[in-house]
Amino acid sequence: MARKKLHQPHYATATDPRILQTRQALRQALLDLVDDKPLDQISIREITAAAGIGYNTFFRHYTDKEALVMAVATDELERLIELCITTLDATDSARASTALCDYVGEHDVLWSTLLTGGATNLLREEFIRLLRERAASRISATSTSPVEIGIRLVAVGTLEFLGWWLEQPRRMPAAEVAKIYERLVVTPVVDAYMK
Amino acid sequence: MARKKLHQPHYATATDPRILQTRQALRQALLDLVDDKPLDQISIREITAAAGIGYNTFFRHYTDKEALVMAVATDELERLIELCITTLDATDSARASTALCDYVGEHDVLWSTLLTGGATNLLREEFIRLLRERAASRISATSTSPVEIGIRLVAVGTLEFLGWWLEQPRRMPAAEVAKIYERLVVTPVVDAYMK
DNA sequence: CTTACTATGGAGCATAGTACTCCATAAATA
DNA sequence: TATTTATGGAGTACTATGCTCCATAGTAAG
Repeated sequence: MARKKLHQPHYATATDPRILQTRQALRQALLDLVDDKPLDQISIREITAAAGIGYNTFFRHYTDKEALVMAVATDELERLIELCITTLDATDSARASTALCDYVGEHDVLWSTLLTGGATNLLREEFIRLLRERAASRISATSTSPVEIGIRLVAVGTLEFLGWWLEQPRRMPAAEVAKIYERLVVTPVVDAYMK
Repeated sequence: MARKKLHQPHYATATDPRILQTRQALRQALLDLVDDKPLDQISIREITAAAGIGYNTFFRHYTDKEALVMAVATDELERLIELCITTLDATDSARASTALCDYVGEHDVLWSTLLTGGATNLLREEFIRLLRERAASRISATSTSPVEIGIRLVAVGTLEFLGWWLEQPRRMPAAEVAKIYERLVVTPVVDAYMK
């Protein structure tokens, strides 16, 4: 059984350059390591070693490995969510979804590791949370289907779709794959809630 | 880093009653324990203790905890897949999807633990694998969208949908929730591949 | 510049989980 | 009955986590 989490990270909000540098080093070290092996095979000691930072110091910033992953993922997800929202309520949905695929395709190394690095479930939860925050008010509550399930299906559908696309040996062009995304993931939910 | 897996489980196929009994005890113990806490907080020692079985014996049957979870999940998923397939190619899709929700609703304790017990990702992979095996041949390869993404979206959509439904405090009736399932998960893929 | 503050580094320790071995014993099959 | 074999139990090695103590070095305020 995993040991209990008893402590809280210090320095919740800080401007000390040492703090900022330490956190940046930890985040970068995680991104570097996750290129080589799945997340569950990366120990905190490894991360701190790669970052050139003391083992204890890790816990002064993050409660555990998951917290660090979430911090990294949240930053990256923010941009994805923006594009996702745009796609959901754009008049020109085709163009918006192409823009989304373009963005992910241009940051493919990062997103491949995020989507296939074993952090899938953390990413899923965070994606749902962020999408709920930003999209809930835009979705018609008068629909027969509850809002929550629409949000969730868009979130997991988007992640599954992007993960599938990025792991293709020969990737379809963004404009082409965006059509599939739109048809299978976006349109069903848009039709159900926004009409 | 988690230690390497160097060994293979013995007794791959066996009819010895001792083997069958040991495996059944391990599976039941896992199902019992997963009622109380998430999977990642359950150790192998705990499982073997609950099953009344020696710690070593575990490794004679399964390589690790994941292998046991997969063995249990596969058994349960078999039934779900059958209903899922039926829904996908039934003429009366509404009735078939209601039957699927009925089944899950009647085994809600089991499925709630499977869908929210932290085994989500393992379940997802196994669901996709089984659905691919059984559904691939039925899906039209002439479609513009690759078959694989359709299978994946149905799989993760179904799991997400069922997980959402089962964790509602006051659950909608199966017949009612099946309509939402059909509209948001099944129909989009069926329309894209089977028409 | 000096002083207080505080983030970091490093060593070390307790707990816990995994992977594995050896051997005696009990159960199954022939 | 004799042989095969699955199991139980004790024990070892290794690894990861959570945490403490204390000296040091970087930061910011006077």
